[in-house]
Amino acid sequence: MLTNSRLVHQPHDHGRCINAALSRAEELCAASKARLTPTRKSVLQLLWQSHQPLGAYQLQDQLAKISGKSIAPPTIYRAIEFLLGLGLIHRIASLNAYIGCPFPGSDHSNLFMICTECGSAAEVAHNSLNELLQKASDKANFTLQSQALELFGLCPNCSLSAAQTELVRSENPENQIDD
Amino acid sequence: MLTNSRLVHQPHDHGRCINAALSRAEELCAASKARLTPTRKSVLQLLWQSHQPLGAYQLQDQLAKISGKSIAPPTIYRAIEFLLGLGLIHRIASLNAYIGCPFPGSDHSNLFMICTECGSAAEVAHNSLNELLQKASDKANFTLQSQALELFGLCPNCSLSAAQTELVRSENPENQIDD
DNA sequence: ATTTTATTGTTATATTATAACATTGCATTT
DNA sequence: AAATGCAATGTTATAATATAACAATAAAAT
Repeated sequence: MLTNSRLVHQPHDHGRCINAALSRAEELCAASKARLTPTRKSVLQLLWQSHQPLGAYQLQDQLAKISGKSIAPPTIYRAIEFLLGLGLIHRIASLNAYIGCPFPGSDHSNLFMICTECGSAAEVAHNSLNELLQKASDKANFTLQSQALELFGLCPNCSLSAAQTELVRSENPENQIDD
Repeated sequence: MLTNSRLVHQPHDHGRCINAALSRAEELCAASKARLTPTRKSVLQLLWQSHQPLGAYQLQDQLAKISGKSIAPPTIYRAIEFLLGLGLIHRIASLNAYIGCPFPGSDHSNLFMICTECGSAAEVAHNSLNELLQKASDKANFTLQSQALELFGLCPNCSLSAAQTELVRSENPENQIDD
């Protein structure tokens, strides 16, 4: 099982995440003779600014700030399309949002664990999950081509906060009206 | 494992699917003291017209035809919201579309197998899949709340067609230009 | 240098979804 | 049955997401 869960949920030098992602992108582009143009690079960088997925129009806003000029939606969507094509980013369908892929190139399913509290999204590549889905598909005579697997819930940090809040409440009955 | 795959992909008396779905809806509504109003019932019926998910605006068009008057989006979305709330239908995020749930009430994950060729969507409730996802969540300290699981590929029928087409092509080399 | 191709710019518009407020109709109590 | 309250729908407007179509430009290939 491959996951970036720890990096997503623990303090870390995020600059290294970004640099690593950009290096990999350069490599992948070189390998497939594709051009990582300034716009494309900026979009990729923006999607790596945090471990939270961003919508196309959030990207548009931020890109406009960076570049100082206004950018029309098609430009954003083209960059997104390019990066999706190379597997450098993923689309999270239920959020209409996009996020950098922590392990592009490696052949993996993309299961996301999305926090409904803080918005973070960790990616998990899970072999036995893949196998199970493949088996289920075979059994149903379904020729599996691709998949969108999105889990919603509380990330480790928000789970902890929630548990603590609950603890405090249960220990202070007078607080229970505060709900 | 619970699935409606056979019903989706084999000839059957679809009227019975619809009637069964409506009966279950009546029951569930009665149980939760909710009202299955004409609009809500029509939307549910439309989502059971076929085993292919429908978008909100497709529902709007069809509902307009049926009722003879034009219906505004909020009406559709309210009916959808109501039906989603009772678990009578599901939203398929990657298609922005909605489909009747073949086993509402039963506590199940909702894994969809969506055909990229004919648009059909079969639902599968898969216990070991659920367990696996729960385990993966636990391992990541992720408090699982809900999930959207969508597989894309070829349904049994379209798989068969594709295989036959491929067979014909390989047996008739002169046809290979036809691509 | 010229041609070709890929990329981006620009304008307009399609598609999906919701906010806000008015109106209607059902259901409960009196 | 009349009055009241609440749930459901109607109506208008608009937000949010995404793409089509064509023009202009920049990079690569010849």
